[in-house]
Amino acid sequence: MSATSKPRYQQLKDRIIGQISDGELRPGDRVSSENQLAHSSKVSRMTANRALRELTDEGYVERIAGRGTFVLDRRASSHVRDVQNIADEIARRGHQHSCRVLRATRRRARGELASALDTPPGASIYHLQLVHFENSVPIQVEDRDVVASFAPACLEQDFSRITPSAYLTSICPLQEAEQVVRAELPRPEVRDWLQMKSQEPVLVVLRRTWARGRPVSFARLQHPGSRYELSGHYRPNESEFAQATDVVQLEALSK
Amino acid sequence: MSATSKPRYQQLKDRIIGQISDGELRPGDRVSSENQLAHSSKVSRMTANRALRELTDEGYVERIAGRGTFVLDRRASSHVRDVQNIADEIARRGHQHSCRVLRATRRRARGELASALDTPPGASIYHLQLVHFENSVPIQVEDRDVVASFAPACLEQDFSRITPSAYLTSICPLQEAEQVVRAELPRPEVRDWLQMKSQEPVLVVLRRTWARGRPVSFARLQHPGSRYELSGHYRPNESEFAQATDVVQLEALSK
DNA sequence: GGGTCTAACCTGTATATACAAGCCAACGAA
DNA sequence: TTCGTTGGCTTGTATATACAGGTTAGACCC
Repeated sequence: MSATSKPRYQQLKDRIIGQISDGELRPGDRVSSENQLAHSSKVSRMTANRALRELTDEGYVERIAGRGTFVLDRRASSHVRDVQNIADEIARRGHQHSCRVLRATRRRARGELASALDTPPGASIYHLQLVHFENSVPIQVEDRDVVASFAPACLEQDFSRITPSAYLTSICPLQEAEQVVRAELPRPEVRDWLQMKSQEPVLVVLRRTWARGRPVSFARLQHPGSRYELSGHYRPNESEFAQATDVVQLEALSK
Repeated sequence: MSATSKPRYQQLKDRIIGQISDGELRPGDRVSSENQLAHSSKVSRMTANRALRELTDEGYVERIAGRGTFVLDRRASSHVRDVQNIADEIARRGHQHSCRVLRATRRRARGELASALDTPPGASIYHLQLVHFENSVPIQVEDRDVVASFAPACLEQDFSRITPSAYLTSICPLQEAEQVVRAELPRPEVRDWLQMKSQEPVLVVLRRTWARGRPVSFARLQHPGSRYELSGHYRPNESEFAQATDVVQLEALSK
């Protein structure tokens, strides 16, 4: 409730983050100076300074004394929901997300899948297969099984508009996640979907998510090793989960 | 005094972090109030406020309006240490750890390494290269740079008995870790050391660790993709980070 | 033209001041 | 005793002001 409204520096931060997400401010763009923000937002320069300084700490912008404040291409902060939803990650980098649905079918749980999702053999499972694009470059093949009883309307969703993980969290907040990261060589069709050179490895994330105390989804996420990495920052108290980042810039820099 | 001394809020942060590291301030203890710090450190309250606020963001302390500032319990440091030390991981699996030292030399920081370790160019850096074995099977190539001023006796250690990360934590508990996970193809010599088939990818972990508020070590850890994976488990409250596991058992199960 | 200098920006830090709101112990009235 | 008030501490935010030091464009001089 906004009985007491948010602090002004936070409002300013939110506005700038919104502009970055909307594409109004693109990576490399210059953000208004402290004095301009102070004037246009009717706050003091110190308040604008705090907003921009915190955005710097959170990895949204870079500040260069004497020149100005510039939108960064990647974001260092992280939360589980960021990891969950690749569309959010991409938006936060100021890039364009798109998606192609390869498959959306129903099948019956059996064997390892049934035990992984803790369902009786023969239970209904929705199987989704999608390719996610960042600025039209393929960045992830998502292979996901969803417990049908948890998300009955799953197959009716338009997953080119809302990602599976966003849809799942819209049903019920995820309570737990379990994941394994591996390096593998991709199967040929995956390599083609991701437009990878031969012999280039994929970074695979196997992730099982829980809601209402039961496993609801098992995902196998494959990323091209040369264009994607997982980063994380850990502090003893508040340890944070890995976050995905593309590494295109790093490759460009290393040349 | 250095040419341009550190900002006062940073000096204050450093002093408090030091007191926490030394045990002078223990978890749960109350830190002096902003007004007390301002008076005792001869700074304004706003400067003390900034120092304490940043320490909050960095997870060192917790602040409660009306009550005060309290040192947080960094109990999860054991988690970071677990991830740090491959010998512990292997022991936990009931396996035998051994290690071969390939290189232990001194070199000078420059370029990216100097900035990653936040040292002036030309500062002394120890460079270690080791292969770790689990039950005589090579499982990790460790390539580590250590800030010499943090661990002066580094090169005298017998790293076949104590791993570099165990040695570093024995000097001072690690407070922070930052890591990136990638899938790559190994260089030929790494492939040989790890006894990998050709075309098999490596799972690479780049990890920078912090102690006493400064980066002290940068490690590049390479693991055979077919024998190693990173697993993690996340719960909303008590989030825990990745743990390494070998995947021999998993492979056996999948047959 | 080519080099230099300066003025006008920018960020970064530091301070004094102000007010709001949370917390708690001490005090006093019922 | 018990309840409520109050005063003094705390953090949290917001502002105006000041100065230091980086950057750049354009004026200026040779």
